[in-house]
Amino acid sequence: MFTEINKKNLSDEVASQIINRIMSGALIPGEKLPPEREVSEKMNVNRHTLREALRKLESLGLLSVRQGDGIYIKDYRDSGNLELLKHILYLKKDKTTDVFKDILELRRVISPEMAEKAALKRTESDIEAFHQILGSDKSLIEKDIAIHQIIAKAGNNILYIFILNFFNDIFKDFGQLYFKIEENKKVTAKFHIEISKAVIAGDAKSARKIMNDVIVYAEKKILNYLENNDDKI
Amino acid sequence: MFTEINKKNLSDEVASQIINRIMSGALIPGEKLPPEREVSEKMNVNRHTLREALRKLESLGLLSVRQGDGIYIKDYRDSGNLELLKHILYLKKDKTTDVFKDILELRRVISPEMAEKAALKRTESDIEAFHQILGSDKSLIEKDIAIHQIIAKAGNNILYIFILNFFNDIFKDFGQLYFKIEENKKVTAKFHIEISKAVIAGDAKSARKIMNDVIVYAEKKILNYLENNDDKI
DNA sequence: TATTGTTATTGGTTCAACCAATATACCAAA
DNA sequence: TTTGGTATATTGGTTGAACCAATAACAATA
Repeated sequence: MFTEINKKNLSDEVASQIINRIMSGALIPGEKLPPEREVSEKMNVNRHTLREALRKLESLGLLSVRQGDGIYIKDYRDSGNLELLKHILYLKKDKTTDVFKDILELRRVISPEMAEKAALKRTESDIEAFHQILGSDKSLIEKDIAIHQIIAKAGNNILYIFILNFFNDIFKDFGQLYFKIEENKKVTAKFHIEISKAVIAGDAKSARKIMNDVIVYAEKKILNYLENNDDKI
Repeated sequence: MFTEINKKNLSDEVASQIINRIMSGALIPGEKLPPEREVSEKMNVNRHTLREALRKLESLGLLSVRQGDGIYIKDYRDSGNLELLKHILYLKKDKTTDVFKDILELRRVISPEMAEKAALKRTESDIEAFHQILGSDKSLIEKDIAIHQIIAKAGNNILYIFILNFFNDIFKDFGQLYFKIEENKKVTAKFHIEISKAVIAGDAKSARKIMNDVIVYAEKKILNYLENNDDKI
């Protein structure tokens, strides 16, 4: 099928280039960058364009900018955030498998917790949301995202929602592959029914187990794919 | 004592103002903002200044900007990230307690996991790092941050490191208060010794329990402070 | 030596102009 | 009527130059 073309601003390209320099170690933490005027000239972009890139890098925790002083590289291990990880995934293809493993591991820790909390805290509107999505004619992948979102929301912890956004962002390209496999589709459809039932019933222990099982299942499939680097998930 | 002055760029102030409008519901997801030229004129700042603010808001997942089209408010529940939470904490004082509770809850889930993993994966250089920081003459609060960082690093999952950065960022102002109390200092000093020993020994079960205990202890103290809103932690 | 004032450097902001992508309205061909 | 093209207006993207404001570096002074 057709896949969206990824257009980029000049400032995003500038940002990517600098991220690469930092992640590859060409720019060392503590190091001072040349003045904006000089950097922009060397990169052959306008100073404003560079500045927009710098703002982005600042919010990724990669550098700090001080008026009258200069631009300093920060140690991303001290100040980096999850957003940065997305960029690492896109820019450093060789790290993809390692980072994916880390993300899957975190997901295995958090998702069951989310499900348990959802069963304990769900409200009438959450239950209504489950019924609505299960009865809808949306695609399996859309349903899957929706179900997880309802669970995160029902858990009533805003961090769960944001972390789920992160997972969704990371795995959105993967979903296509994963849901091509018939077995995975069956497992997922069954999961939707069971987790909904458990959360609606307020059965926290079951909700945790059901979530854990499906996460472990998917993790195994994804890891298998990553290690063999073929089209099977 | 004197407390650091929080200087802000104009563009950061512009960003804050827009974040407030979005979080307060004055700007609805899907809504289209007026053209940059118009917004900048109304806010009485230059278009470039506004644009730098927009870049920041974009990376927070609050809006999307499309050349030739316009600026659209996104639903932060679908696209917000943890960075956004920091801004919410600073800008929406009334939500502080709620968000703190959520953060503490997540920390209670993740930190013991980090400690367990650290005990399983620690290397010689991690052990060396423990000895070095324990033998140093740094302040208790500095040691505490360092110990947690060593544990996150030893766990060998880059997400642990970034999530710890997030926690540190959130609690950095709180540390001052927490470490004023004599009992908390004693508990923390004991924790440093015990967790180091467990991780170094590779005793994953103990490491998890030790971390869990201290996290639960601190959480109780902090919640107590938040609910009574006095200076005791 | 320590303090203070001066100057240079550097990021922050503004202004004005033009480029490029998108939407819109309209038209022509099938 | 529908489809595809074309012209135009709208809107974000980029550039250049100038000036403001904070900081650092240095010189002058006590």
